[in-house]
Amino acid sequence: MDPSSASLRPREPRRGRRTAVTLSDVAAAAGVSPITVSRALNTPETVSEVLRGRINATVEALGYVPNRMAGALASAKTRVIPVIVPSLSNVVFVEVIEGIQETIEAAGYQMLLGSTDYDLDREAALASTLLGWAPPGVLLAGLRHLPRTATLLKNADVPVVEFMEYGARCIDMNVGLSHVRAGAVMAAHLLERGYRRIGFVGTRMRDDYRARQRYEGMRRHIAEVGGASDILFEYPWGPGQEVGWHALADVLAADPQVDALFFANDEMAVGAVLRAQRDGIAVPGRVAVAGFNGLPMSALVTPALTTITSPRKEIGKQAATMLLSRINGTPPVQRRIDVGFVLEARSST
Amino acid sequence: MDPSSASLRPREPRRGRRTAVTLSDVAAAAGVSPITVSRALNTPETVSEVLRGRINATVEALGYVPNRMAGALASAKTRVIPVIVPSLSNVVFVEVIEGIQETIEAAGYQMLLGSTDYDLDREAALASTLLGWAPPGVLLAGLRHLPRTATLLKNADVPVVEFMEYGARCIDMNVGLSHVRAGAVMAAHLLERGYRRIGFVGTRMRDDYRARQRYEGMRRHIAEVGGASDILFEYPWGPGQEVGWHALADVLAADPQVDALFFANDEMAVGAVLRAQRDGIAVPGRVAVAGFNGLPMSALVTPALTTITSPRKEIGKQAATMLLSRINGTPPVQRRIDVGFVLEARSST
DNA sequence: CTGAAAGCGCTTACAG
DNA sequence: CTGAAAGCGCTTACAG
Repeated sequence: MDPSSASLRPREPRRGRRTAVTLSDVAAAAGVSPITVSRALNTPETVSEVLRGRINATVEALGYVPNRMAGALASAKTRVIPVIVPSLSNVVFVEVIEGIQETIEAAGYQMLLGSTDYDLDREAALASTLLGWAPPGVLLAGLRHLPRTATLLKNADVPVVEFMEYGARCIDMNVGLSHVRAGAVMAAHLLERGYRRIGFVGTRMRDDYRARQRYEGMRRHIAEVGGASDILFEYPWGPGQEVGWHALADVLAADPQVDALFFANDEMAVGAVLRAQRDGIAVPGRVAVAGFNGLPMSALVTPALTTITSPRKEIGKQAATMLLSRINGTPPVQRRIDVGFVLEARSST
Repeated sequence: MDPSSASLRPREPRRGRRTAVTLSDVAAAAGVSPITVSRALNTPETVSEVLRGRINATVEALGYVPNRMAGALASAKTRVIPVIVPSLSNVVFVEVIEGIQETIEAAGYQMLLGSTDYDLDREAALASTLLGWAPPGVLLAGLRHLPRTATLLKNADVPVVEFMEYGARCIDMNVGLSHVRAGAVMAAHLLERGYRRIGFVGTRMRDDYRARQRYEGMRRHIAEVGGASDILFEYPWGPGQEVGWHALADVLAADPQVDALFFANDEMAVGAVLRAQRDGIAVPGRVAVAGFNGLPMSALVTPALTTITSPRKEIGKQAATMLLSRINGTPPVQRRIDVGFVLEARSST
């Protein structure tokens, strides 16, 4: 017996491997080389019309679906962009995401969505995993991250846009609005209308630092102007409307001096208005109510809700546009964009 | 001159390639073979404690991030599961997605989210692209797809769960509820309370066939029972509350006989209730209002809204669980699950 | 316009 | 417990 025969025995195909149609299968069936098939698919104009037709027909006939991983590995290019947000159950992030999705899909990219549930450790883990897909860029919410997340992203050497709030220090690029200023503007509005004991109602204030920034902005403004006081109410997390619904009654019982409430978002503020309606509490007579975000619903309750509108979809579009221009080698016009906000003074204050 | 010298010249590195830290770099730095590094990372128990420690330290020191594409290509395994939904701006899908995310992340998988905007052509394109990432399974909303989408998914030879509605024919596995029955149940409720001219208000009824199924269920039930009539109102798409807000007044003007309205979802129904409040239209005295989904908000308006609660997060969890069990080789207990629904009869009807 | 060779960064058997 | 060889399915230069 030839002792080398064992090593000449053909190997078993790797276990569990799916026998999908491959580029070479198409090439063989069409009577061309694999590379020509690759070109017919990726840069059709570089292949003669005859071959192109034959190849496309074969692709159809065999139901060939290119393996993106092989392609991405060989070309060192992916068209999948990770987007990291704290939460999907908050409409605000969903609208930003829609802006991102529209923009990057139009440019032929896809979105890989990750949600951190407001946990910075999860954010770090997500960033690490997602970078393993060698993305052309990264979009993530917020300017506050763990040091190792920032290091990871800087080392990755890809464009990064941090969106949602606008601030002085960012990893690479930034688009959003100043939540501190938003809080101050709302405080100014409430003071101007004569309210003197102003409460801020939020949930998860430890993690939701943007809400905390709005509170800070409000607090500082009130302190600077003088003649009025503020108070912070933190509520356990729950569906916005339910939180607002319960908070209204509890707050008025706990601190009867309160004459205005600035809620962390419109959902909560709407819940408060609905509760006031049911219990016959006069808004703004007994207590003024204000929200944040400018959701359509805020205009429909009675009384219509005073709120601050943030251009959420616009934030998403701008973030994606900045990222894409950097991916394509043309630096964006600005590295940091303040999209601003609008105070909608309505009848609830 | 040696004419062969040209071909001996070392090649340039491929253009654009990022010089990231690679598995071999770690191996060289740690003084072991690449495969040992791979094992230390993926199956730590198969590597001696000494080497494991040295390798982990080197990984840290070099900031190594494994290239998932190379890994996936070599092992023919990905841990990214595509999830295809019609829309992200509908809370309902977001809650299903949250259920999916929680479940698959706990099992070490990630979600690749695609939104079709209720367009079946986009769905087909998405399915094709996402299958190119050789996923271990696919989750998609709905039972209605283009023939080529179904073919694609069947040929891919991976487990597939269609979620949202429950029905007789599915590609592979199915979890959801019967929207036809939900419509019939609501019709029965409205008839029982004495309403005789029942309107259904929806948007995008051509694409949102689940809403259409609810209308069909309602219509047929009314026809079967007799003594009452139905009418369908279709409204241009927009934010739910705004649509309901406008619809209420328009419908009552267009068809004054209408004494009950079943809206395609709670947002619209809430909008209608808010409009009724503002304009002093008695609900349910002048017109009864019902919604669908059982959002928290439905219980907070005055009058509280009659609606049908669907277990959305549960649908996501079940869908993910079924998929995972098939991925792991253990067929799920059931291939089709009807999660049911609950009628919440409240004071708006 | 078309193709043969090399390589992307990993993992899988197989062998010690 | 550790390693040398082969291969996953593509694309990139280079050469005709």
